[in-house]
Amino acid sequence: MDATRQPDLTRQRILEAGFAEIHRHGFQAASVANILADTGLTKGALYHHFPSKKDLGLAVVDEMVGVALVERYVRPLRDAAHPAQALIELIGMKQGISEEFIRLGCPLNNLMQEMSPVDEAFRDRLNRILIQWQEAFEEALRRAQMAGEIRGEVNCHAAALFIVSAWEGCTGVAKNMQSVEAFRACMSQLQGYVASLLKTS
Amino acid sequence: MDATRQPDLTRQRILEAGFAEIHRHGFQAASVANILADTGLTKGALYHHFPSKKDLGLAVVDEMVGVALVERYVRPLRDAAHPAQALIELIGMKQGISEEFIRLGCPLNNLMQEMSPVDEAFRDRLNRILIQWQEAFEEALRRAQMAGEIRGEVNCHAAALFIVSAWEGCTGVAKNMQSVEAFRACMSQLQGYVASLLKTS
DNA sequence: CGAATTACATACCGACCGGTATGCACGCGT
DNA sequence: ACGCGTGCATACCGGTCGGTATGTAATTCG
Repeated sequence: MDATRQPDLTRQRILEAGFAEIHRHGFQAASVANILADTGLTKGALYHHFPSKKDLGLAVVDEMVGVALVERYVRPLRDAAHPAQALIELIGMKQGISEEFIRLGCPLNNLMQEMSPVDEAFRDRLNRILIQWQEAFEEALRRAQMAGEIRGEVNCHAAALFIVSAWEGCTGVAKNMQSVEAFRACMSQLQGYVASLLKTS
Repeated sequence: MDATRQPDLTRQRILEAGFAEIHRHGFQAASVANILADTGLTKGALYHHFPSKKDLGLAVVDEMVGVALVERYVRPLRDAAHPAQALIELIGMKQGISEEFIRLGCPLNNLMQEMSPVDEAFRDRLNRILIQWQEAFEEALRRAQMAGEIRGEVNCHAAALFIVSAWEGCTGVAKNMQSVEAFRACMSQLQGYVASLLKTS
């Protein structure tokens, strides 16, 4: 019952504490000592499961950030019967935009801004996640276009890229302003953009 | 002629080298030693002109980032005879988007994402610059609205906030993708958004 | 049941980091 | 011309960083 020796659970705890620390301070400023303090573990444990701080960071990107994005955005859109409506609702969703999340910003965006010019491995992994996100939007737009809901001349690829960019921009600006209200106003404008792609029936 | 003892020029050199170092590595990862190596100066010089690394960073924000933004965006829009057209042209400008700038990203955006949750003084200064930028857009939109070029029901404040956000989002995503082409495509979509605010005469 | 491997804990290391105390030469005011 | 403050250079400090070498239980496997 005392649950001694559960290596994969230990690894998961390190990943979660690592994600929180990186979310708070960024990767470079993230302290291995803080992560260990949060988990109650020691360096031996961490460097047994991960060869280096960088490898831990990359694992956090793949197994925490990437997985969360797929669950929250990619899958719901893929399973949506009415993709255009689902996309607009997703942009306007009010769940999961706590003050804390506004303060700390989008983990994906934070890491992209910090690590892209600094480390190619990070850039590559983050870019894969970003493209996954963009493709989820693009697919939704294309399906809506097929269904005749979106105007035929709309460039779904470019529009999806813009939605992702504007989304990250909104979270970034809201983070600086520390204002959930600004975030809502900004995302509302993004909703308007998507609506402008629809056919004016 | 050897120009010994020019304190304000020395200060300016420190500011410029500090800006470059911060632009490359972010503020927290910026190394004072690197700045000194770039300028050929020593710690005595830097800490004579600036009480701390943080004060240097804040000075860089105010005197480099802030000033550049006013010169490039605020002033041109204020002096424009046709603000709506000027805004659209500004978004589509092709000057000053070198590969290097795409790789390193927008200095304002970089610092906002990194420092906003970490340091209130940084957040405050950066926010002032951001609001200055937003207000320049808002003023241009409002003038265009007065002139009858933009539809009356457009919320110029929210639209300006969105343009700033989307702009930063585009630079951020382009930075991660390391693609000037993606940046152009993204900004082109932003142009489309602004155009959608115009009256369809 | 013994041996080998896994899963950690402990102690320690060199490399930077920002910051400071001190020294000194130039230039300006009087 | 002389003194004093400004404008730097040099040397040094404590602290934190990521990383490693070693030790030692617990688990697994033959």
